[in-house]
Amino acid sequence: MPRHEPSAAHTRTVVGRAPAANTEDRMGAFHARLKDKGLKSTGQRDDIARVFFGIGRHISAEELYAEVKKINPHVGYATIYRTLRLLRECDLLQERHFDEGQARYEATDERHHDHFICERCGKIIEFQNDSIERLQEAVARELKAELRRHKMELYGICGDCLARGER
Amino acid sequence: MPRHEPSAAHTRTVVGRAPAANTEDRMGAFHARLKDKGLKSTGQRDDIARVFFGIGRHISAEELYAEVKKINPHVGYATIYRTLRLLRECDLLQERHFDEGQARYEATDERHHDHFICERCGKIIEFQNDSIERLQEAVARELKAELRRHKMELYGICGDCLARGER
DNA sequence: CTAGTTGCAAATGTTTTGCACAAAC
DNA sequence: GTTTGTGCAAAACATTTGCAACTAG
Repeated sequence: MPRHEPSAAHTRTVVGRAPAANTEDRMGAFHARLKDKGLKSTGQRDDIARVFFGIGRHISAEELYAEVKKINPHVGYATIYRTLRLLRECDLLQERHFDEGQARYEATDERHHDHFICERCGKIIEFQNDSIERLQEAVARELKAELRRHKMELYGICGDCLARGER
Repeated sequence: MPRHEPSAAHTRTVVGRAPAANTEDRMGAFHARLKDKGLKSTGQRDDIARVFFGIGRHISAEELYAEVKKINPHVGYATIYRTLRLLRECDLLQERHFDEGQARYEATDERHHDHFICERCGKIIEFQNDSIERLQEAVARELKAELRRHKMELYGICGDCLARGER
């Protein structure tokens, strides 16, 4: 559930996440995109995609592999990676590289957002701040450059960890 | 040479780079930090650090290895990586992970800055925008979180490539 | 039937490490 | 003379790929 917080002049930060399209809607979109591309729907692809859409956010390939194994022990790592790439090519997922060795994946959201990553508990909080987005465009204009995309990640200690008082 | 560009209300973007501390100053700092830590100065460390400080910015380990080989063909890859880590531990370099497989390294600058990366020519432009920094702090406050560091990279087509008109 | 898909194992690319030898302090 | 550093080759790690067998359309 998104929630608005009052904030400093000209700033509005939205924290949280709109109710996501449900898993079956996304599965339908996946099947449609596959058909468009002349590719096949298979049991493995369905299992992987359904687990991915159902499980939520910021999952790693390793975690996804473990989850998929529970319902279909036969799938291999290669198929996980190939299906993740396919979902990306269908614009149904986004790949993120936070400060770890491995990539994390999230279902594409209608809304663009950036991330706050807690360095203590690892929690990833999504937020949206239009003022920052506008300033990024302004920077690009000053460079006479064309801005296509950006990456912004804030790292620190989340409110819960601070409240828990563990230093 | 830093240069100021006029910009939209409340925004000031600084592009470019202050005259860097010179190589010998940085070498002196390196030797001092090594002594503090009870570590040794060696020919290899000096060769690697001097090449790194002299060569400028955003170099990869591979490029640094090639450059160092020119003046000291005997050094190994492992020593490059070990010296890069050491320089990081001495706060004399920063490691960056842009959208490539390999890390890039830059000498620590007195000024914090972020990067614009041209997706066509690969050029990396540094900039500084205090308004964005303030808004990042504001986001953290709204999350009741403590902001420790951030990563912001803008990707697009740089002014030179646009002017060159290649689409 | 046939193009597309899978699992496995092997390859990849970057970075790290174990270890015997060498060099600083 | 210890302690720390080095080079090499091998390991680690996340991800990709070749290939023969398989399966959806």
